[in-house]
Amino acid sequence: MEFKNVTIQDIAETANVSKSTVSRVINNSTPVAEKKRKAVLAAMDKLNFQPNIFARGLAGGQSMTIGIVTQNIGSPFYDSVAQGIISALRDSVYAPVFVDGEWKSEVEEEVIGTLLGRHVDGLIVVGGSLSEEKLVQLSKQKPIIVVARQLEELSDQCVFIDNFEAAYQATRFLIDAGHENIAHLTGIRRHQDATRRFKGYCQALTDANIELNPDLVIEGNFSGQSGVMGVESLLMRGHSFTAIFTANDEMAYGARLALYRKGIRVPEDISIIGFDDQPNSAFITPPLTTVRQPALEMGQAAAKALVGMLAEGEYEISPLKADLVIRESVSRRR
Amino acid sequence: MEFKNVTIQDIAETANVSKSTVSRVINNSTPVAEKKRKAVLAAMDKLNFQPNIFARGLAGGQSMTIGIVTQNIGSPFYDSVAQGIISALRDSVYAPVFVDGEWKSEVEEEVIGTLLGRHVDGLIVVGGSLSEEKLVQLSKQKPIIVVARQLEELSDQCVFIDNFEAAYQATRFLIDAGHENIAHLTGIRRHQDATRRFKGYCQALTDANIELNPDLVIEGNFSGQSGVMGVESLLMRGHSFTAIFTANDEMAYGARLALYRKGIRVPEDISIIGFDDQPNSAFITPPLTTVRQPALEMGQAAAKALVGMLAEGEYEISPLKADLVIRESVSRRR
DNA sequence: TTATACCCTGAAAACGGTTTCAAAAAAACG
DNA sequence: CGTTTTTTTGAAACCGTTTTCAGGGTATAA
Repeated sequence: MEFKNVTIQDIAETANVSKSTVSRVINNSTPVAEKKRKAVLAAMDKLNFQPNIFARGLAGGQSMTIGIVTQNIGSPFYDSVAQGIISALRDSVYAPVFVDGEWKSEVEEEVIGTLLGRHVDGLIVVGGSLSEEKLVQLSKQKPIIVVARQLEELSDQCVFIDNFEAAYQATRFLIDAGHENIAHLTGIRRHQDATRRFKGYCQALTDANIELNPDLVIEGNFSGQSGVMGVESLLMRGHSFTAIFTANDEMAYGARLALYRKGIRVPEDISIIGFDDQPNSAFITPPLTTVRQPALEMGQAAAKALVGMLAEGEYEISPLKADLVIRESVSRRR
Repeated sequence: MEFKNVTIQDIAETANVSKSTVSRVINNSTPVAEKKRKAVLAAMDKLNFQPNIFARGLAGGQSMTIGIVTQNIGSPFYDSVAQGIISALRDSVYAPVFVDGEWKSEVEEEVIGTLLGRHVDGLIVVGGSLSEEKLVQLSKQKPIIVVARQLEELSDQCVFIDNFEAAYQATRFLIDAGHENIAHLTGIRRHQDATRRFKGYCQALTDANIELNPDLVIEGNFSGQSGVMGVESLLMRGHSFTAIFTANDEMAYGARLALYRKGIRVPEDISIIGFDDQPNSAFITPPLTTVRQPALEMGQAAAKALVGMLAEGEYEISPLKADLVIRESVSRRR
């Protein structure tokens, strides 16, 4: 599966040129006479040359490695992003090193440190809670792409969808279906996504001349458990409502379960709409109406952008958007 | 966040010794006089020395990197394993490089090649379909741990749970609850796990003097969709059954959905038991009774074993076992 | 006291590339 | 055809470690 090491020197000898020339054709750094170039290429092919990554790195070249900072791997959304990154990187020359920031800025800073210590050529930061300031500073040191976060100063290096807009659409969908008393189970407050989704919800209500009822808004933490607790306290408070918009799908599952326990039917009695469209959402009962975030595509877009940055200095991030996927958890009211 | 590079030479000068001595204290390779040792340590601390990983690698040392071959990232089970690996590696000196084998042996071979090209110090292969033979051969080249697969010749380097036994227990649970006509939705045939689970199911039936009815066994592919299709064909075939054992949780979700669509109640009319206990399973309706695979722990065990192998040449894999988690999707019969 | 080990230590040689520098070759010019 | 300019090329230095090798000390033995 692997051979003894063929070095640049071996190539040089086989092709009857100097090491320097070989290096030049490999990197296309300096023009080389066509004849020699061919000879080198042939030799490389014949001996099955693979450059030693350490030597390259040492000599001030690239590490051919990119660092990925994820949070809380194990959450479906972030997993899909990771998968997108890995797949897009497979046919590049870069390999991904993963570290976990655990949604804690200190941890995040530390793991970024180890990445930097490994001389990664670039960074992809997925979510996280590191301050914008630090991220900006970091971006001056290394090429960086930020996924699932929207930074003022670095907006052209961010891959994200418009959470405000998406939440607005979701809420709007409920309103259009005749719902007026719409509860919202939020995500963790300090997550940017959560607050944006909350704002979208508020705005949709306002635009429809529905007054926001604070009692119908419950703070959760993106977990299934917080979904069941959210519904339980909603029910306890006694305000009537006919629909729930949750900040992610897992909370929607929890909400659905809590309702099930009380014998409340979905969607006949209460409608639910989630956010993310994780794979399971099509298979729960009833299949969940939700907002699809193109997680895989976001990962791919990020990876491609970074590779572009690294290779050419040019890159482009194709705009991605969330869209509503309508299944069976929302009923028309009246 | 990062400084100019402090080299071993700087340390040497500060501590008034030679580079060689510094290297020796770093690696503990040769005894060094206590006084000098202290001086070096102090200097390293003062200058905040971080060894250059490329130089180390080049000089024939370690790359301090371990390669992880996963399959089909995005499946909850494999994601959790990956998470376990990452977390266990965080407080080691190694960083993980991930590649995806896509459950195709050619792809797997290729990506292992790139890992080898990067001189990883060790390998963790999670699942996959590479032949046992190749894996064994690989294990002679590099330290390797295999997760979620059971290899004859390498059994002491494998982290896995007893799928046969676990499936036996699950089926047994159904039998004990009074079920006799028990259907099984299998996973992909060529996956070792799938066939072991199938065999466990068969054995439990046999031991209970229940004849295996081939019409109640349907081949699926681990996806939710195959779960719904499985139940649909089961229903079409017309043989009555009162319980279903699916090869994983996602198929259980699918099965449950198909039943829901037909107006068949779970668990009153038909019971379901899954396999994996992915996080969502506690929140579907009804909460799913299933076999819990300690995925996270498996990842951690693998990482720790590999680190042990690398560091000391010694390692130990603590035995992990699956266990039944009883929730609400199985009813007592009669 | 001198010879014999043994333990520490520094100098120097790898490791396999990239890059600088100056020389050689080729091309352009007068 | 000689001179100048430009393009190609090889030699050598360098990147930051580890490791080999041999020399210097010190302690032990004779």
